Amino acid sequence: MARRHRHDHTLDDLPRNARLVLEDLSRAEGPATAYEILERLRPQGIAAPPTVYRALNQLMERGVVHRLESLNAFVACVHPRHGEGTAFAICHDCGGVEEFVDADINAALGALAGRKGFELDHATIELSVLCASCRPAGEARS
Amino acid sequence: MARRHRHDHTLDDLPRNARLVLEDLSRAEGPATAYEILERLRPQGIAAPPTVYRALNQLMERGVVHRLESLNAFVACVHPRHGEGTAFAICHDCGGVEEFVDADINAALGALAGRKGFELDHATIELSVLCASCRPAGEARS
DNA sequence: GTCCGTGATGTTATAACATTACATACGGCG
DNA sequence: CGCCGTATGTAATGTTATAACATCACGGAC
Repeated sequence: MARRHRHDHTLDDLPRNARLVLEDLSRAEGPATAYEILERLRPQGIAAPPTVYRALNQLMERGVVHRLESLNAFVACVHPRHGEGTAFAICHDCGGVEEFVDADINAALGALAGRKGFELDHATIELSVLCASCRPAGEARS
Repeated sequence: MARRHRHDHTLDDLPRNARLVLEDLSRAEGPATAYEILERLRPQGIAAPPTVYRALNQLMERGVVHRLESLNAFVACVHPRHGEGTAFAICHDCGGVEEFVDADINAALGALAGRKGFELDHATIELSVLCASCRPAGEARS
């Protein structure tokens, strides 16, 4: 296990700034905006927005960070690496984010694209929810 | 047909600014940012961002305008009014947007929410695609 | 008519998010 | 060494969105 496999870019052959940002996001346990990351990493020498955005772009290319469009924020990806079809449930009460991959949703999207003649590049799926722990106890099931 | 039905708020009992913005978006035949709308409506007396954002919010509450999170832009809604589950395909070549409602996707989302114990508030579904007319002729079907 | 509540509007300023443009540093390799 | 590609630093700017406050127009209660 000591040697790296050839195209094994899953981990920390990352540039310094990308690594700092990923570590910060991982510690965060939730979404963070670029400017929040910037403030937290000032002690580490990160001083300006482009530094953070560049790091985030590198991380997103590797699929280890995702952008939440509806929040203008970013999260570390928990799953090892699944091609496409990542979706997010965002609790509008506690702000928590749960990442998931749902075969049914992906199948429906694929079928839809085929039907319409679209070549699907990327799907943004973000659910605004009230999560189980934020729901008033004993509330109806929908 | 002269008299309005009681809760028939589908149309132009809208405030002036909201009506102006909706007309502009409808003419536009595509997404527009708030600032684009602002520039186009300056001749009509719209002078500042909050005016546009307020109008957009009123229109979104009525469901006649949608926000595209991945574009930070807005589109007029073509369908009369369907509860939730609206999704968008956005061509990254021509910028065109197609709005649609897909029963399978909505079913999958509902099932997912139930399984996880989430109360689903709103789903953001935006597909980045290459639309049929922008695809190189004779390209493979996926 | 006067008062008051409410929703819409107007305006200034600012917050929050993101990128452009350009300069510098550093490692690999001819 | 000299070149190149990637990463980095930094200032300025561009873009998107809201806060905060003042005013206006209308409708009902009195």
